[in-house]
This record gives sequence, C-alpha cells and structure tokens, in this order.
Amino acid sequence: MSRERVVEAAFTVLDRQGLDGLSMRRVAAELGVTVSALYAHVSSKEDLLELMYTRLFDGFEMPPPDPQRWQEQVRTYARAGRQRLLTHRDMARISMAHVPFTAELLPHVEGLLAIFRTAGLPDRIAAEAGDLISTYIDGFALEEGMWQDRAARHGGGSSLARPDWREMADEMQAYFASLPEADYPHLRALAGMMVTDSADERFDIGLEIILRGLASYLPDPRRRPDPED
Amino acid sequence: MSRERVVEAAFTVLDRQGLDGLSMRRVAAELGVTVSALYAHVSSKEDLLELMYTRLFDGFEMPPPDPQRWQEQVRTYARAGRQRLLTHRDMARISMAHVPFTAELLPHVEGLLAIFRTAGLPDRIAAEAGDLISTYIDGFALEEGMWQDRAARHGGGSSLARPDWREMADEMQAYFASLPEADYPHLRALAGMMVTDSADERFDIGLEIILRGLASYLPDPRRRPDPED
DNA sequence: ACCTGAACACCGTTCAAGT
DNA sequence: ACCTGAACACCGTTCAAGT
Repeated sequence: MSRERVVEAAFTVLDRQGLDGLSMRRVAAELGVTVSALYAHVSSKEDLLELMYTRLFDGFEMPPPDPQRWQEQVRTYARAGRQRLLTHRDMARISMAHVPFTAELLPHVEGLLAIFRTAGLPDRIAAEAGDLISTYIDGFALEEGMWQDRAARHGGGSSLARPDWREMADEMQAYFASLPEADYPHLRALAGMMVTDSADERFDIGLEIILRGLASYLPDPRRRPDPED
Repeated sequence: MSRERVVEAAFTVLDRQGLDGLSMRRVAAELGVTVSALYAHVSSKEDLLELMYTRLFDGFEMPPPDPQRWQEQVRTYARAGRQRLLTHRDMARISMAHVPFTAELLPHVEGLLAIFRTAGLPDRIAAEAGDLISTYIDGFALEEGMWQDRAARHGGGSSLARPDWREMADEMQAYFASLPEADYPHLRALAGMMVTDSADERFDIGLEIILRGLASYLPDPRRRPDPED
C-alpha cells in the first residue's frame, strides 16, 4: 500500500474532518483496510503527522541568497509558506507542533539563514530571525484557520459548504460596535479594518513590520526610508 | 465542588501529564469524583480549556498607555505574557487554540491597542501589532515547551525530574557540528548561539526586532537610532 | 510481505437513578 | 443541588494468526 498512499489518505481525512477528526481508524477506512494494517507502513500516529508536515515542503526550493534582494526573498518565502499551510485544513496546527530539524527540512532552514546572514544582519539577529518569521507564518495561518472553522460552523449546513464570510464579518462588526464606547475606544476604532481588510493585506503588513525591524540592524543604511503613515 | 476547584484540578493534571494526558476522567479522579460529576460544573472539555485560558490573565492589569514609554510598556506586557505561559506545562498550546475576544479578555486587547495607538502608530499598523506580538509570545513559549518536553523525555527517569539542559545542549551542538560544512555553513556558524543563548535573551531579541519595526512607522523620529551591530 | 481480528486500555458525553 | 453507574460511540496500539 506504501507510505505515500497512507499519507495521501490522511490528507483526505484531514480536509474532510479536521485535525480533531483525523484518526488512524478513519485513515484506514479511507484506504479500505483495517486499522492495524497501517502500522506496517507507519510506526505511530505521530510518525504519520510528521510525514504530513514534511510533505508540506516538497518541491519548494530555497533560492540562492541575494543580498540586494533579501527582503523580497523573505517576502516570497513567507507568502509561499502561508499558501502551503492553507492547502490543507488545520495544517498550521500540525506545523506548529513540529520542528524543521530533520534531514529533509534542514536545507530550508539553512537557506533562510543564508538570506539573513549574507544580507549583512548580525549573527544574533539572523539566528532569531528564522524562528521569528517561521512563528509568524504558522501563527497567522493558525488564526486564519480558526476563523474559517468558526465561519463554517456558523454557516450551518454541510461540511462541504465554504465559510460564509459576509455573515461572519457582519457579526463581528456588530459585536465590536456593541461595546461601550467609553471602555473600548481603540478596539472600536480599529474594528473596521480588522474585519474588512483581506487576510493577504494583513499578512503582508505584519511581515513588513518584521522586515523593517530586521533592516534596522543593517550596518549600512540599506534600510528602507519611507515612513509612509 | 465549584467550577474553581475543577479548574484547579485540571491544572494539577496538566502539570503532571501534559495536555495530551489531560482527560476529564483524570480531572475527576484528581477530585475524587466520577467523570460525569464534572458536567454539572463545566459544559464540555473545551469549556474547561477556555476557563484555563482565561485564568491566565487573572490579576494582570493593563497599564494606562504612556506614549513616552510605549516600547517599555510593550516589553513588560510581552515578558509577563511569556512568564504566565511558563507557569503551567503546555499552556502555550492551550493559548494558541483560543482567541481573547471574550468579555473578560477584551480589556487586555483594548489596553494593548491603546499603547500602540497613543504611541502614534498608524491604525493599520496598530491593528496588526496586537496580533503580531501575541503570536510571538505564544509561538516562542510553544517552542520553549517543546524543547523542555524533549529534554525531559531524553533525561529518562521519573516525570518529576526537571529537564537535563546540559545534556540536551551538548547533543544539539554535536548534531549541528556533524553537518557537512559545505552544505550548512550558516547553520553551523549560528548553532553555537542558538543552543547556548538563554531563552530570556532570545525572547528579548525577537521582541526588539518587532519593536524596531513598529517604531519605524512613527511619523516623528522617536524611533531608536543606534544600529549597534 | 502484507493484511485481519480480536483484544487492551483508554477517550468525551449523556442520562436515568439515587440522596 | 450534586453525585453515581452504566452505557454509547469512539480512540491508539499490539499481536497472534492467516495468506
């Protein structure tokens, strides 16, 4: 049956039932096989989850570091990372529970550190930068997934129905608008854009904050100047 | 028996067995009671987890925003957040699965946004900044917890034994040092500080990167100048 | 080499029944 | 008002047995 087919079936179950509904028994059922049969190809559920995690990086090559374009390279890496996490339900939760220090994933870590270090960032900053943007990618995708789940649950009906964003956004708007003005002036002031801004925009803004912070550590003033407010 | 006692017992079980070992049955056993008895005080396991999450913020007041000291206020908030997450095992995992948009937690969100907005950050940046540092705190504590678990498992013996950091660090050092020099120059160059630097230092460095990024959006040049590399 | 069947030690949740 | 006991529909993992 091969490891590959087990992983594939696991992704199918994951997309249908979510991580909480991903059981070895359901994966086996998806393959038309008994549960115990899985253990010939996979040593445990955790092993299977790690295979799924590793799968995420398949076919994604790190570019050779270009000091002149380091910010653009990081942007590309981060956006691709988020997109990969969005290809399967609850994938961010799986990603957060793992660390890329395995043989297959180390080249990616090395490639990211290469970008930071050849850009001229101090070692201590470069060492932390990798963790920082990885955490950002996972964390953002995790929240995104939580809102999608919530919208899907509210939107009733079959689990195949895609989330009803309109209704969800209106509901959040109404909630924030209902808060006492005296106690929540800032939350009310920002509620609009927190709800209406697209996730892509918001992702890029957070990314830009981190990139500007990193750029501030460059010895020569290659840092981006425009403080467009 | 009261909700309070149930939550307390849940924390006891959590610290002993971790989140994966936290079951309603064990919480009941801790209280000397049948499982079904819990459902008189708590509507579900998810309800209990949410109570634990909310508990984390108990007794933590947000300071009135001071535009002159906004960076220090954010540092204090972030460090306190991480410390709270470290008071119980796997607490970061519980935190990441929840969103602070409940009645008890909204004042904290408001307080954080207040600091960013009165500091003079543009609204779009302020709106994203809250998520960004919350994600950073949770993500950092999550990783920290994973290393602690790994160290505890490696350190054999009873589950009460605190992790053997020395052994763990040496092992990681050896692992990185064993990587082919040609393929992993940057990882090898940074391995030392990734392993030896204290978690407190590393947390502050990541926090500083974010703060510098935020500061770059201030209209007036209150941004911190020193590019100490 | 690969799969089945049965078993073990667990889960969260519900609900009638007791006090 | 609070708890028990039993039941239901699930889990991950192991292991002897079959082909």
